Amino acid sequence: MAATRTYHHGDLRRAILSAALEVIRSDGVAAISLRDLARRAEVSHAAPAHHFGDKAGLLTAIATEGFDALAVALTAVPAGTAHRLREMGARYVEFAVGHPAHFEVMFQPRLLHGDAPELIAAKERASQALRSGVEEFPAARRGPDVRRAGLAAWSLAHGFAALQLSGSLPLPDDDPAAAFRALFDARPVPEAP
Amino acid sequence: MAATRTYHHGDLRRAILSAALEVIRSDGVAAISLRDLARRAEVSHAAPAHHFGDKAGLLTAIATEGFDALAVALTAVPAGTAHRLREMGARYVEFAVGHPAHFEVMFQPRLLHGDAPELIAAKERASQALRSGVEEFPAARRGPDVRRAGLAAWSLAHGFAALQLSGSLPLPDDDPAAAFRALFDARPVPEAP
DNA sequence: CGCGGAACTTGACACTGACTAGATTGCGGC
DNA sequence: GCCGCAATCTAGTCAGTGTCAAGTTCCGCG
Repeated sequence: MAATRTYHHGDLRRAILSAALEVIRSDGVAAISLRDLARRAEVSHAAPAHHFGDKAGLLTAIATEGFDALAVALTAVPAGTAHRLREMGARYVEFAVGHPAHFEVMFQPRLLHGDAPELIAAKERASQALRSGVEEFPAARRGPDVRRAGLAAWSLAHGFAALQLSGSLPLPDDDPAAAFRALFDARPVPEAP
Repeated sequence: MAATRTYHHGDLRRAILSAALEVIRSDGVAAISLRDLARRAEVSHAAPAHHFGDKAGLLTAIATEGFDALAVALTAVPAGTAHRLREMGARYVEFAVGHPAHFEVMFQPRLLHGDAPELIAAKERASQALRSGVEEFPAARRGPDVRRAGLAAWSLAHGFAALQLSGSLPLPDDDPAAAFRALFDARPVPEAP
């Protein structure tokens, strides 16, 4: 279907998004060009702008998709799971490695329309899912220490994912989630006497 | 001095680098334009290319500077310091927050000339400095656990710095190094019964 | 049927990175 | 002193890009 060339594309928005994700995955967000994406979808050079407003709008849509998928992945860790924080970190890393293009765009806010309502909402959903990893603890045990531990887990997961994706680590891991769990369990090294 | 307009700029290379760092700090690396930098330095539009080859060359020079400065900062933590890994992480975070433009470029290798010898050398110096935080332990105590702890410390520092710089944290910290030390000391949260 | 608006095209403009050829300068060697 | 020469910078050009305005085609709904 849709093999016949019609004036209307059918699902140009999705086609542009998919092409964009592919380009970002292989060459980075800096290699994105609206005109190139238009060529890949075999439409005119200005067609993409019709769906996303401008380049930042396209990236905003990608980031929104990303935050939503991340929120889903994090929420999938049931409350009461043993090592819940660790497990959420593992999902975080898994998401980053599985959706590198989304991840790359999500944390470069200067490329986005920061005031877009869908983006803000999706970000809030992901943020809420993250917080739930900490806030399930009984109120009596919450406090600066617990919040710090949550931030530490987030930083650990985010840093590990970012280093992995930027190719800074010697050898890329084939099971990043498992590697993260090991990392999470590693206690600070005892000092030499 | 050098107020008189001469054909030769004097130190155009440094002037371009400084202007570039300023632009990146305020608007991100995507906002960099060689022609804009040339205008800021009041030279012709093709002058920057003479010093750096191309845009990637300019960013490579910045990344090289960054890795060198990071290596210096890390090496400044003397061997035998108590909580050495933690302290190196604190310096890492301090560097990132103090040199956000360098940091932003250093970990986007697709923007750089990855095969530039100066870059590789600087990266190696920084990497060596990082490793020294782990390798000072007696051989008997080294092993997968110690290496993992080193990677965990690096990930923690990198992640915290990246989240901080991307504005993902609720409120920016005025003493990120101290915040990192607290993070480092936070043990994984004990699971609810 | 026809008509209003959404989806797309066409054309234009200013801007960018990169390349080339040429002008100017300062510096080392004599 | 000055002369050649390489380094530095200028000027012009080209293809490619984002964005805007105006036109064209087509779908769905009354």
